[in-house]
Amino acid sequence: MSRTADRPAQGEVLSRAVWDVLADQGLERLTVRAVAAAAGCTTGLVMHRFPNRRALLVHARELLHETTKGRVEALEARAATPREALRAVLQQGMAIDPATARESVVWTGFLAAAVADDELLAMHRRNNRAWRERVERLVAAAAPEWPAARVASVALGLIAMTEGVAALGAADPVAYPVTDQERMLDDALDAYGLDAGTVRRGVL
Amino acid sequence: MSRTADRPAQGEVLSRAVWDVLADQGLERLTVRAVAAAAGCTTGLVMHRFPNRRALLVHARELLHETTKGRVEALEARAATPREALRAVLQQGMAIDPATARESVVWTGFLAAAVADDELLAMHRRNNRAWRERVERLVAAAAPEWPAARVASVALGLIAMTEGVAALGAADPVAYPVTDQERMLDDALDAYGLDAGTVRRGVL
DNA sequence: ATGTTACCGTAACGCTTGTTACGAAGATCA
DNA sequence: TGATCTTCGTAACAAGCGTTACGGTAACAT
Repeated sequence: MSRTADRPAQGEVLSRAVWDVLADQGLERLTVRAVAAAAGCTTGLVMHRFPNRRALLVHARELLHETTKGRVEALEARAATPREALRAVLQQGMAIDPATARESVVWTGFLAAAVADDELLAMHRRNNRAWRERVERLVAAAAPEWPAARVASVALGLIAMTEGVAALGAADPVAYPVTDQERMLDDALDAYGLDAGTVRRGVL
Repeated sequence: MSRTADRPAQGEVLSRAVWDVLADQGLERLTVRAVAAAAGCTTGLVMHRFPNRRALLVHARELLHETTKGRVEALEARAATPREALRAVLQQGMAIDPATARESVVWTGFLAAAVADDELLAMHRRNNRAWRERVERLVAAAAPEWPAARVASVALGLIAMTEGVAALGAADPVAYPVTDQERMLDDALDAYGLDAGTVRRGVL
C-alpha cells in the first residue's frame, strides 16, 4: 500500500484484507500481522488506522453489511415484479458462486467471533433484523393479501433456508452444487405459493 | 478431575469442556488452558490424553456427532408415523431450548474452525452428508410416491432451513423465539405437503 | 530550497499460546 | 511393606500475539 492520506480507502482495503484472511485462513489465524500481510502493508499502518484489533474487525463487519445491502438494493430496483425481486434477493444470499460462497464463510467467521464480542454480536443482531424486515417486506409485496403472521413465518423460513444452504454450500460445494440450491429455492417458493411463473391461488 | 485410569470417560469430560469453552467463550479463546480449566484439571492431563490441541478438537467434534446421532435415532424410533419422525428429527436441529441453542453455537464454532483444518472440514462433510441422507430417507418415507428429485430438493430445503434458524436463533434468541421457529417448521412442512395432520394430496 | 507536518515502517515490549520435560504421588502386585 | 509402574500436576521453553514507541521519509507550505 503506497503512502497516501485517503483514510476511507485505506479502511476499505484493510477490511477487505480482513475478509480475505477470514475466508482463506479462518478465525484462528485472523491476526493483525496476517491482515497487514494480506493488505500489503505492515502492522504499523493497521494500528495507525484503527485503535486496536477489535475496531478493525468491527469496521470490516460493518463494511460487509453495507456491501451486501448495496447489492441487494440494486437487485431489488432492477426486478420487474415483487416476486422476481424476492427471488433475486434470496438467491444472492446463497452460495451460488465463488464470491458468495466466500462471503458465507466470512459471515460464519464473524458469527463465531460474535460469541466472545458483544459489539460484534450487537451488530449481527441489528443487521440481521434489518435483513429480515427487508425480506418480510418483499414477501408482503409478493402476496399482498396474506395476514402478517403468515408473511412473517414464510419470510423466516426463506431467510433460514438461504442462510443455512449458504453455510452448507460454502463448506461442501461438491455436495451442494448451485443447481441443487436454486432448485431448492424455487421448490420452496413454489410450495409457499410465491412462484413467479403462475398466478397465485390464495392462502392455504 | 480425580486420578483415574478410565481413559474414555476422561476423553468425554474433556470433549464436553471443549464444547463449554466453545459455547461460552468462542473459538478465539478455545485454548488448551481454557479447556483444562473448564474440565477442572491442568494442561498436563489434557496433553497426556491427546497428542496435541487439534486431536482434542477432532475428538470433541466426533463426540458431538455421536451424541446428536443417538438423540435423533431415539426420536426416530419413538415416533408413531414417518411424518412425526420427520418433524421430531428436524425440530431437535433448531434452537428450541438452551441445550440445542448451545449446540448450535458449538456447531458454528466447529464449522468456523474447519476453514483452517482439513480434518475438521472432512469430518463436517462426512457427518453432514450422513445427516442429509437420514432426512432424505425420512422424507421419502413420509411421501412414498414422490420422485427422488423432489425428495432430495425438499429434504435439502428442510435441512437448510433448520440449520439456518438454529444459527439465527442461537445468536438472537429474542428475535427468534421458539414459537416462531416451530411455526416456521410447521408451515414449511405444510407447504411441502408433509404435515402430519391431514391426508397428503399428491405432488404438485 | 528549506522547515514543518503527517504518515508509516521497524523494532521492541509484555503476555499468552502450544508443547515438552521432569518429578511427585497414587495404584498395583509381590 | 516395599518395588514398580502409571498418572498427572508443575514449570519451563520457544514462538506468536496485540500493542507501543521511535525514527525516517514523503508531502506540503513558505
